[in-house]
Amino acid sequence: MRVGLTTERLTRAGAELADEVGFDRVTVSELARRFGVKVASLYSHVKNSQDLKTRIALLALEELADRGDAALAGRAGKDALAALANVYRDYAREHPGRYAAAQMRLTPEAAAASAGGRHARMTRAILRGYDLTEPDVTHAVRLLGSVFHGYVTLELGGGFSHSAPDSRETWSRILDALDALLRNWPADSAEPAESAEPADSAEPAKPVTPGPHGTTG
Amino acid sequence: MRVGLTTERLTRAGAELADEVGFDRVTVSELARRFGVKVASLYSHVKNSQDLKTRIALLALEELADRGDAALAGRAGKDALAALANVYRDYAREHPGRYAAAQMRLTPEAAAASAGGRHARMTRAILRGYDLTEPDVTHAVRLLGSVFHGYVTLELGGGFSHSAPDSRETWSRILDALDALLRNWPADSAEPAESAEPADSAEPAKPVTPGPHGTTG
DNA sequence: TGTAGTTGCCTAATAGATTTAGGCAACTTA
DNA sequence: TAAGTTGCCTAAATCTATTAGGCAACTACA
Repeated sequence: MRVGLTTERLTRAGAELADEVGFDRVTVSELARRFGVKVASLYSHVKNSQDLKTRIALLALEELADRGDAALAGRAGKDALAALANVYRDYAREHPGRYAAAQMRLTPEAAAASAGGRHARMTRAILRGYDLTEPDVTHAVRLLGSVFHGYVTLELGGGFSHSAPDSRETWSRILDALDALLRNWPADSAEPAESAEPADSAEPAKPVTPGPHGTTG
Repeated sequence: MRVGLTTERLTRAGAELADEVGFDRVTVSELARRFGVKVASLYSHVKNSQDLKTRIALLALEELADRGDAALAGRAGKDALAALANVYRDYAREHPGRYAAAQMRLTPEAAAASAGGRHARMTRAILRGYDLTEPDVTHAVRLLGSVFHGYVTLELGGGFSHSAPDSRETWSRILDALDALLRNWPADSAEPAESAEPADSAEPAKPVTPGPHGTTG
């Protein structure tokens, strides 16, 4: 019997599976079970387990970027900041498995083909509403990425639950704080130093985590 | 031949293995291979694979808390902030596998027995150098945890490498920014709202991620 | 409509990881 | 030195990942 497997359908089902049982428990075997086919059948559609997971990650990054674009449309300043921040938070809460997938390390090629760049561009767009110039814009992009990713991860991990004040209250206050900080970004206080970090040599091409916050554009 | 396995030695070797190949690739089999014994022999010392990983996580959390305590001794204000922040960043760079382990979800019992509480207390100690009162202290604890965890994770994932400005320059500017923000923490702008988040019922006891930033104390 | 070619899911098989049960030899203690 | 305990072993079951090769069900075209 033919159930009509395609790479597309496997990826979507894999994403749903991730949301249900956790991204790390997404397995080719379980997916086959869900489709009522034998495990080997999936290998005509995905190269291997890694390939499947990569596809789920790319799907999640696209979905997230689409939501971000929609949320940013017509907004600026703190409004835009909060809108994008909430996209990440809401997506992670609705789709924890997909969100985890989006944090996966990808090969540089896969990362380049991903929506990672869109995410960096969205954050930069927000910062146009604030009075920053390079390199402070990049510093701020990295700060926002860190806060969004860090907060969402910790909240999802259950670290903020069952204790006052409410997690969503904190989230709102953090957005206030970030807005205030960006409107009043402190000037560089350091005296110029001669930089000398050893440039890492050309090694076997390490995997990277492109997004949503892993690239600064 | 007896090689002298103990739970202690397995945990330490597991931590080293994690730093070498990544926490997710820590396996009972590989550990047995390294000790030159058969796999089944390890099961007298650790309950199972999960147990081994939990022990590695607890070890990492303790080590991290010890470093934090040492770094905070005799420091206050921004000095203390930077010192603790650098503990996390440096530890993650020196021991990526252990740091990943420290983010593992634990059962509520394991989390309670972990050094998670020490981490929360350290961050609160830093905030005594700033003029905050509850609930703003807790909001700030969560913000700091998010930034530390988020930045370190993204940096470790390779997201900030190979692009100007230098990642460590950004780190320094972020610490400046956090210090400025804490010295000038914005007041609550929201009008009082009637809260109504559905209290989650008593379910099978979900795992949590206690630390280093998952608990606000 | 019959037939050729392609595609999709199958069986079969190998290899590694996890985990349990039960055995024997090497340590410890008296 | 005998008795008891402990530590590592063999053996076996189960699960996941992956490859090779087969046959039946689709598609397309005469």
